[in-house]
Order: sequence, then C-alpha cells, then structure tokens
Amino acid sequence: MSVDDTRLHAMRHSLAHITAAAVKRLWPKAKFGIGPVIENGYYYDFELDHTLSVEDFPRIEAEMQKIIKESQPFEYFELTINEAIKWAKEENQPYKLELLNDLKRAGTTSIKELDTNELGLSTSENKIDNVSFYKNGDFTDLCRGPHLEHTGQAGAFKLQKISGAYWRGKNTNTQMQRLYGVAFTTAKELKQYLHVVEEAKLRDHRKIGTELGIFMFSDLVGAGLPLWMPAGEQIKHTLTEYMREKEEAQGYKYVSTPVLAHETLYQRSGHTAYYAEDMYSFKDNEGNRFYLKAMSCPHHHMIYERLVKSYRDLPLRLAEPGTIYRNELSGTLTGLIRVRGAITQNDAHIYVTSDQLKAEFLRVLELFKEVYEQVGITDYWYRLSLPDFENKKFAGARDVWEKASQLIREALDEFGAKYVEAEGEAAFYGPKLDVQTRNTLGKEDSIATNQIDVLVPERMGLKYINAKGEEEAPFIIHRAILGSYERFIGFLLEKTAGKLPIWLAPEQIRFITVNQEIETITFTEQIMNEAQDLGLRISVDNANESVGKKIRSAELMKIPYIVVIGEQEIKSKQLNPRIRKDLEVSLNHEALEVDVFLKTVANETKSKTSRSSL
RNA sequence: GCCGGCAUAGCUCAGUUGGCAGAGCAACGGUUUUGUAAACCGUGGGUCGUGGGUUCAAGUCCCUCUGCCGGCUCCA
Repeated sequence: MSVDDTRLHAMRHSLAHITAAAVKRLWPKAKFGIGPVIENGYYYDFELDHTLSVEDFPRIEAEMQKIIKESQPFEYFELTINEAIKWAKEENQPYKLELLNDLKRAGTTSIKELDTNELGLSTSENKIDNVSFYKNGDFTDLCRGPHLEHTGQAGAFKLQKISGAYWRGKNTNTQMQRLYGVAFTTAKELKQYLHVVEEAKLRDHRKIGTELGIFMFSDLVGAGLPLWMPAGEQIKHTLTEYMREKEEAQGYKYVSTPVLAHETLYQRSGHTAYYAEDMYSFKDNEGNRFYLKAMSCPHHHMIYERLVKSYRDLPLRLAEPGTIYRNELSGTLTGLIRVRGAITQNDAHIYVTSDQLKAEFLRVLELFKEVYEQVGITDYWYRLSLPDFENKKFAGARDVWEKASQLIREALDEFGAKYVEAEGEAAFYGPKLDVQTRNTLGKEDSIATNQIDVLVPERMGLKYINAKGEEEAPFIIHRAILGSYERFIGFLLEKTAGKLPIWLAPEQIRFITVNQEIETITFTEQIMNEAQDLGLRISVDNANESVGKKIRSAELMKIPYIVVIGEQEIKSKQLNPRIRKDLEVSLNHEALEVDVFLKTVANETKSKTSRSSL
C-alpha cells in the first residue's frame, strides 16, 4: 500500500468509528459488531432497537458532521485482555465480548483460524496479553487501528445503504443491521464515484435486456426463470453455434443428454451427498425418484464408460450446451446472472491420462483466450480456487489435490497468465481455475471455469486400460468457457451496454423507408431479399412516421447499420449506411452499391473480428 | 432462506392528512408522404400484484401470499 492508500484506509476506518459514534448518540443502547474498510468505503454492523432506514441517513450524517466538527482526537490505549473483557461487560457489548473471549482463548478473532483451532491444532504461540482500543469523544472501540489523528480530518462521505448481515457471517447467528458508507479524500472524488455508480446503473443487463427485448420474467412462470424473447434467443443461438464450431475444430464431440436422471446416477457420482437439497427432485407414479439435471457431468461419465476402453481412446472430449436447473435460494436470484433454471452451460468434460492432463488444460486456456478476444471481453482475471486443507473441506487424498493444484500453477505460468489464489473456493472434486469479472455495479462473479476432477473417476469407478494392461482411473477436466450462455449474455450486455458486435447483433441492418410509394416498397424488398440470401438479419421500418423518428427508434435498439431508402437510393442504386458510432468497421459513410454494402456486412458477420470499440 | 425496501395503463412514473384514478411515451383512428435521434389532431386502455381485514369510505392503514430491488448466507 502506498502512503496515500494507507491514509485513505485510515480515513475510511475512522469514518466507520464516527458512524458508530453517531449511531450511539442517537440510539444509546446500540450494540456494536465490527466496522471494517471495504472497497470505496466502509461499513459498520449494529444491533439496534430501531430499524434503520434511508430516512434516518440525514440524521446520522448530521450527527457525524458534528463529531467531525468537534475534531475529537483518536486516542490509542491498551488494556489487558481481562480488563478489556470487564469493559465489554460494563458497556453491555456482547459482540465485543465474544471477540475478546476468542482473543483470550485462541489469540484470534478470525472465524477460519478459530475453526482450525477447534480441530485441535496448536494455538499456544498465539496467546496475547494486551488488546488495543481507540477512543474518540465518548465512543470507545476495540480496534487495531490505524486511525486519523482526529475526527476533523475525515474526508467526503455519504451513507449509502443499509442491509442485514449475519454476525460473523454465519447464517445461524443473529442478523445485524449493516450500514454502508462511501468515503473519499475529496468531495470531488466522491462526486465522481457517485456519478460512475449512476452511469453503471444504466448498463445493468436487466435494464438493457428489457429495452432491447432480449429476455423477460413473468410472475406466473416464477422467479429466476427467464423467458428468452426473439432477439435474445437469436443471440444465444449465435453464441451456441459459434462455440460449437470452435470446439469441434478442437476435437470436442457434441453429445446430448436428458434433463432428468434417476437418483442412482447422482448417488454414484456423489452429488446427492453434497447437493441433494439444491436439486429439484420428484417421485414418479411408480415410486422412482428422479432429479432434474443440475450438472451434466455424471451423464457424460456414462457416455465415457460406453466409449472408452483403452488409453488409446483418450483424450475424450465430450461437449454439450447442457440445460440444467438448480434450486437456488429465492433471495439470491439476480437477472440472468443467478437463475434457477434453464441454465445452458457451455459444458465439456475432457477425459485424460495423467500424461495428457497438463497439455489439455493448456489447450483449454488457449481456447478461452481466443474466444474472449473475439467476443471482446477483456476485463477479467484468473482465480486459482483451492480447497481449505486446514478445515479438511475436501474429499480424497491430499497429495493428489496438491499435485493437481501445482499442475494448474505450472500451466498458468507456461500460459503466461497472472492469477490470485483463493482458499476454500474449490469444487468438492478438485481444484479449479475460475475466470472472474465484475458486473456493472462492481460485484464479482465467475464467468468461466476450468476444473480438474481428482475424485469422481475413482468414486464412480471410471476406468481405462493403460499401456501396461492395467486398469487406471482417468482425470477429468470440467470446463465451461462461456460459463452459462445466460450469465455470459448478461455480462456481455453490461460490458457492451447492449452495443453488440455485428456478428452477435440480433438485428444487423434496419431499412427505413422515406415514404410508402410502391417504387420504394419494391426497391426495398429487392434489397431485403438479397440480404436474406446472404444470411443477414434484417428488418424494415415502413411505418407512416418521420424518417427522424424511425432512425431514433432504430438507434435506441442499437442496430449496427441503418439504411434509409427513398428516391435518391432508387435513382442512384446506391445506399448511404448509417453506422453505429462505436463500431470499428471497414465501411464508412460513403455511398455504396447495394451489392458491395451487403457483401461487406456479410463478411463482417463471418469474420467475427469487427469488434465494438467500447 | 434471512434482514430491509418496493409493486398504480404495454413502458417510465405522479397520486397530498383515507373522500370520483392521472401524465408522457407506446397502441389504435385520422391528417400528413416525410431525408438521418421524437410531425399534428383525436380515441381506447387500469378490480391500483394476490387473497383477506379495519372503515360510512382504502391506490393510500393492517395481515397473508407472489414477484421485484439492495445486502447477508449459498454458489457443483
């Protein structure tokens, strides 16, 4: 961290204390949780006898301003752990008391470390004697610091939102009220940030998807079940075909498996043990329990069993735009990013020998890079998702997991990509490489994944005969380059603000007639026939409206090419395409022969290189 | 699932302390035959998300359910 960052961090953290101090003045019985710094600001958790709402914000902010005006020094002091516990009891602060008791017992307040300790691991070196406090005015908080010298140095801030949050992140604990604030050094930076947030809301895929007629939800169909409208289905179809072409060129074999499976399949794969409650299931009228497919892996494994006998059959790459359904908690559903069903995964399973594993893993990374370059997505990063070895939240042999993790690291180094490691994010069957991005509002999510399965082949008894004539279990790479088509389109809409590259645009050219004369209609129809023969997606607007109005409506639909047709065009047999501003295409606004124009657009569609300049 | 907020015409939204449900856009009809981001005039359209309750009277107050939004938890 730079000096400035450290200062900003201290300022935000000090504002968390100032917020807490203000809340305490307004609701003296407040019980305090924790108040850390987060990206762009901070939060503080409270338990209050009053339910906070945005209507309280002006009052709290006014109180904070008073505290800032008072320039209260942040005074540091230490207490012995027992004195501190006495303080928490006297102040009637049960949450602080819990933290102090953990410090006393285990030397840490980290839930993860505490869990580790409960597994009986050594803690003796963690014992601490003193804990630190900061006091400003009449507000004292258990705190590691650092802080500003005094409250008067606080920068520009704004209370942002209020939400519920489980104490210490455990859903069995009580839920506290979490007050979020944003804070910057200067008022100008704060204003800029708030402006960026407002702009981002305009790019929300839910807004764009509605405006462009891409998808919709219906209360009658139910939550988390998107309905794809014609424009959206066109995008999905184009992407699916695109991926199929890429994957088949890489030796993937497409398969198709049913959306139901008898429970024995998921029992054998081990999924029921982990996810039974998260899969939709029912009993048929003969008493058999079926699950709605929540992942395609076990189905593909059955095909593997039928196809593979020998090491000579490997690698086997099975791909499927697999449609799956997951019983997500209703509160987590968000547009296309988190849905319950009809998730179409860009799924594939690659069955390999241990010798082939790394090379195949690298091939996936290369395909990934190629695809993301072509669709024009650049802001993502790699996350190596590892198990949490300390908490033993993984199944199988530790050394195999470590080997697989190491193999991913080596592959990434060879591939030349940087990555972050994340403990506890692995799949139950192995470590994985996730591709992370942020949505328009800054929330992180995975868009792609490349996983090594070190567990299921063994568990399901998948085998092949190796060169020595012995039975051996393959490794499986589970990979989804576009993740799911639904989520991917969601991110694509946000990153492009709906201005899709020509090859993906549901409508590529719109013809706008100047009048409704028979010559105009006939001429337009001729051009449209020709365009359709070239496979272009087009439409005509010959409504009895002004040209300006029809252009406006086509622009709002983010259509790449708009072509006005009237007397001039009929006479000259030349078109003057109006090109969407963000597009970097070979055409400019010059008049062109009809043939030349249509063929050029058809080529742009094919090449998939005419990317938006966004 | 949990905490909090929200739900009025196809869309975006007004609707005062409970007292006859509104605007713009869209749609439809007419006039207009239009040249690169909104022509003009008119018409129709809502059991105010659902079910219940309080009241002389409910869009407005209370409860239920459903859905949406922001978080938390979860995410194979």
